[in-house]
Amino acid sequence: MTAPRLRFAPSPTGPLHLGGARTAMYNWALARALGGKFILRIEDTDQQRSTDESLQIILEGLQWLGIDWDEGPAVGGEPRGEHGPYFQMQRLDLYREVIDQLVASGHAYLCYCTPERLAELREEQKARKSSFIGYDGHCRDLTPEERAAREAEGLVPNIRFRMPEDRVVKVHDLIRGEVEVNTKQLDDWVMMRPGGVPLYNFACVVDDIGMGITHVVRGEEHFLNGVKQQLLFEALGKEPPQYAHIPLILNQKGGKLSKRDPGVKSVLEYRDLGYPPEAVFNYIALLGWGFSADRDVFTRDEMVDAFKIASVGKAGAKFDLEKLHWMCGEYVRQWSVEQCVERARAWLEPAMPAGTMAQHGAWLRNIVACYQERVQLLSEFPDKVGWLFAKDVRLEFDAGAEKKFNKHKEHAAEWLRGYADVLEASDLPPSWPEDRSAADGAVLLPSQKDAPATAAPCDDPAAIEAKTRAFTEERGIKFGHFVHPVRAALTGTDRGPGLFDVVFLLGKATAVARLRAVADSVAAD
RNA sequence: GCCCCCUUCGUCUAGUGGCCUAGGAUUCAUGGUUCUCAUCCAUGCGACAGGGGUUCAAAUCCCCUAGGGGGUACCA
Repeated sequence: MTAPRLRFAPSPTGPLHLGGARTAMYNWALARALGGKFILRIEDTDQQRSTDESLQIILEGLQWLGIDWDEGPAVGGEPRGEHGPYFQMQRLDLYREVIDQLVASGHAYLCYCTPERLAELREEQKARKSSFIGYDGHCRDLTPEERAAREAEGLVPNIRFRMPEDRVVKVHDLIRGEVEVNTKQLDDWVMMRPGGVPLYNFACVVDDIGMGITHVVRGEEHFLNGVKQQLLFEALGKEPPQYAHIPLILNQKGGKLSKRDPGVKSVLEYRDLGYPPEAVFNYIALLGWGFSADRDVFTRDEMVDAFKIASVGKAGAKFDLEKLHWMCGEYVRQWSVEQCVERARAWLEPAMPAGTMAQHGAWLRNIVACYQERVQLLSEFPDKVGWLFAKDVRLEFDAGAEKKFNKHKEHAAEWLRGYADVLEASDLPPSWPEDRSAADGAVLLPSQKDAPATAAPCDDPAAIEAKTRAFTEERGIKFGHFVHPVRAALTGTDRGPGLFDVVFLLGKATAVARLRAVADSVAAD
């Protein structure tokens, strides 16, 4: 048995979208599952639309998702693999060779029809509601004299495949099963443009042969191309690869996924929006395939172990942004705090004064730890931690904070002032930007109730809580009421980490100042 | 127009004739934990597109209808 070889063959005419990424992934996963090779081939024969920029974006997108290739274009170093070149525009000689052979054998012929005639033909067919729309074989049986006459006119021919007429082709598709297609549906398709540049179906076959491709997984829009290609393999006396045509990803309305659909972006945009790549990978794997009856979250290795192309569904799947977001949260929570800090670094850095990350590593670790289970996208970090770095002493309240604060407004000034005094008398950590590494090094947040007492050089959250509760009891304040205006004053919002973690992270000077500032502003009303 | 494919909770899916009063995940709702939010836990709402067959028995097999998707390029 020949070694399994699969390929993803994008054309660099635009960014890598989710559908393409999923196709690449299924090829990749099947190659890995079969112990074969995964090849990346660039189909750049559409010179009008192919750009190097698109190529780079596709390469980057695949790498971001962790879809690596054994053979294909270079990333940094040398091109990989011995079946190259992996760019079709660098393989023109190979196509020429095969086309000459096919013309000689009669499987292909020269066609001198102009684009204008073809357009008219199509119009005419549509107008009379013809059941067949396509090339009419006008140049199929030109005599040498007729050909010479057209050459003399200066017409440059393209080359068409001579389709067998009225033949039922049996196709075995790994996903669809056995399908019969009558060649009446297909016309004599163009293999090569007048300039010698091949078209998709032709180049694809030549390369699949040249690269020893054994399985082809691609979108179902290629199903009929598979039939054309199968016939070409036959004409060439070669065994075609096994085909698997996967259904398309649909938008919320059930239509074809397009760039204009909300929430649908190119792979790199998801990266730039802060989606963890593992989550995107995991989520799109699920669009048309199930890992198991009771689990949706799995690693790449687990996918490779479980992946069977035959178990990919035949129906198109709708893209559901909400589930993707849930999946993102799953991954963020799965990380260790240290991993989370690493992932969040690029997002946090620009949101903080220069040097903060380097000089306050322990503090930052604690900040990230407090938000790890409250975040789905990495991009949420900067906003969430903004209150810690705010320059204003009197923070602006958001709607939730405003509402909860107003509930206790009559007592607020008194409570806040009293609490500020308590905190001032306590042994809290210093406030950023002072060095608070000793405190943060000793106390790991988020603090938990049953965590052992720390050997902190200052009050830890548990100690702060004890003092706070003592204060509210002494004053006869309901603890549940007290908490809200305090949180508002300290963070400007009504949500976030536990209040004593908040106080700990803020440190003495800032916490006290914020409490008094709000107390003053209420008193001034 | 013609050809091909598809159709289980809103969404992703499990299910290949009896294990299905259809399972899981997500979303939503409710409750619990709690200083808020989030997490976590529990509970609930929620589907076999419709109609005919075949069979002792059908989500599972067949047919029709409807709806959806794809193709029908000198794009890939």
